[in-house]
Amino acid sequence: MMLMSALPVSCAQCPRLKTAFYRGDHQTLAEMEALRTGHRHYPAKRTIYREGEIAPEMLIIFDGWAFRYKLLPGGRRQILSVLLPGDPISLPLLTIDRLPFSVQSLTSVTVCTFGRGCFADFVAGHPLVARQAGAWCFASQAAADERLTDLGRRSAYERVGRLILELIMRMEAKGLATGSQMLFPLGQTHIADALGLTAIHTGRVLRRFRSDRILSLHRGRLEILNRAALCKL
Amino acid sequence: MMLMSALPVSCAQCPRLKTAFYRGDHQTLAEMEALRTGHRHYPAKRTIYREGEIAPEMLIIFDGWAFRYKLLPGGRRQILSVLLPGDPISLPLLTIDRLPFSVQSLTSVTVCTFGRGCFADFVAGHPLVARQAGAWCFASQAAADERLTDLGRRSAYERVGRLILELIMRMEAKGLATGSQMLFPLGQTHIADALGLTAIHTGRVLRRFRSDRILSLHRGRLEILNRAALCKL
DNA sequence: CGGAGAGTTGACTGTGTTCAAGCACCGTGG
DNA sequence: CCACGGTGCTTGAACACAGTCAACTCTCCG
Repeated sequence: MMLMSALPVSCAQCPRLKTAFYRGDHQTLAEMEALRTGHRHYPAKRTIYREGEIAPEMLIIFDGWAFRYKLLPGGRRQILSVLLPGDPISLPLLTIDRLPFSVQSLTSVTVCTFGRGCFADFVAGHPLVARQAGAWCFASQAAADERLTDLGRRSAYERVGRLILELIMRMEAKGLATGSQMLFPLGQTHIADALGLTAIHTGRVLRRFRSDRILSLHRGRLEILNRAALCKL
Repeated sequence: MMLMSALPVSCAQCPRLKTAFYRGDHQTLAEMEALRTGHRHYPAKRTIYREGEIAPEMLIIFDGWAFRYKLLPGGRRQILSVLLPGDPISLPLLTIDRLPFSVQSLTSVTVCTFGRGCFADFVAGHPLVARQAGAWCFASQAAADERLTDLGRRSAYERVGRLILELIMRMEAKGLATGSQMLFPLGQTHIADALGLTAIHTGRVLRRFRSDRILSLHRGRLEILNRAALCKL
């Protein structure tokens, strides 16, 4: 992972931004940079945003892994999505001022912060940016539909395989993973809470993946042994 | 339900549009009407759109109930969301030309059709429309997050209750339901496919709701017996 | 060395599934 | 008016996938 010392980087040259939220020209990115109010650093396992709080800033992940989640009575937790470098945390803040979910860091995380009001003006004033914000929104809705289909109609084995494959592919698309090994900071508890399973059962499923010689996940390291078999799920 | 003979209605006076997609001024609505290429009528239980086909038109539901769904190998089906009058079927068509899901009518349905390209231009040219399209997109993402939480971390009883309550409230917000009784065209099979259950088990859950004197669903008619208890789920 | 957190194991339980048969309702046609 | 067939809902018994609980291990880290 990139070290914090690498910041500040100008948005126009930001290697993250281009992989997710906006892939446009340098001039627009330079204008965007004028809206940036700073950046912040969180250690691993810290709450970045708590559901229902007023959020004065738009956040974009510069480095590290995080996740969106909801807490329910009885200690139940549902992880809604995993956030990777380049992902905006809170586009809905363009139209509302409180988010219906919480956000927590998985690794140590660096976020870039933007003023909420002027960010909204920026998006409204640049049709191309607005279009890409729309595209991002639709893509994440399509991802939510896939996850919904996983929870509703696929087995635990399929769910775990597909979640891991999705994350590998997203990391590769950003140029943050290449070989058959990568850092994978989701623990069994996180995978379970993302897929509607228990941590114990997730452990059994992972063991089966290992004995099937498809993948091995151990202490934050993921190794793909048979990618073709994984893609077939 | 409004009869087909009520069409054509000008968008500026459309009682549906204001309840969901766009709540703006008359002039903008009049411009929108110029983009409308017509309307179409489907009987109940017909496929309106099949996943992966090229979609040359944007559709907005004028009257009737429909749903978005995905089909999986082995005859499995996941219903992604229920579409009510006023809901746009396919906003993602603003940025892509094929949808990753299918759409089917539940009752007889009337849809208004708009040219895809000029609709995109219309949205891009009207910041307020773009903003409301964004708001709609974020709202449906929040709804998807809720449903995900249902499937992942709530019991069958809670899921069924919350789905029914959500639909009642959406209908009321549109002024299409008022009393303690309403038409409810989702069958047990549909509820099951929306919530990741089997139709048989859904039947047992509905029976329990009836014996708990909370609600009764029978032959397309829904009656709410104890709304407070339903809201508590 | 000791403690905390994450992961593992095994036995048991339970929610929800599966399969097959039967029933009720409803539109159709004689 | 009634027989017919289809669809959707109901019932019951057996089963399975995944959950629960409690004890144990491992590794990291102070």
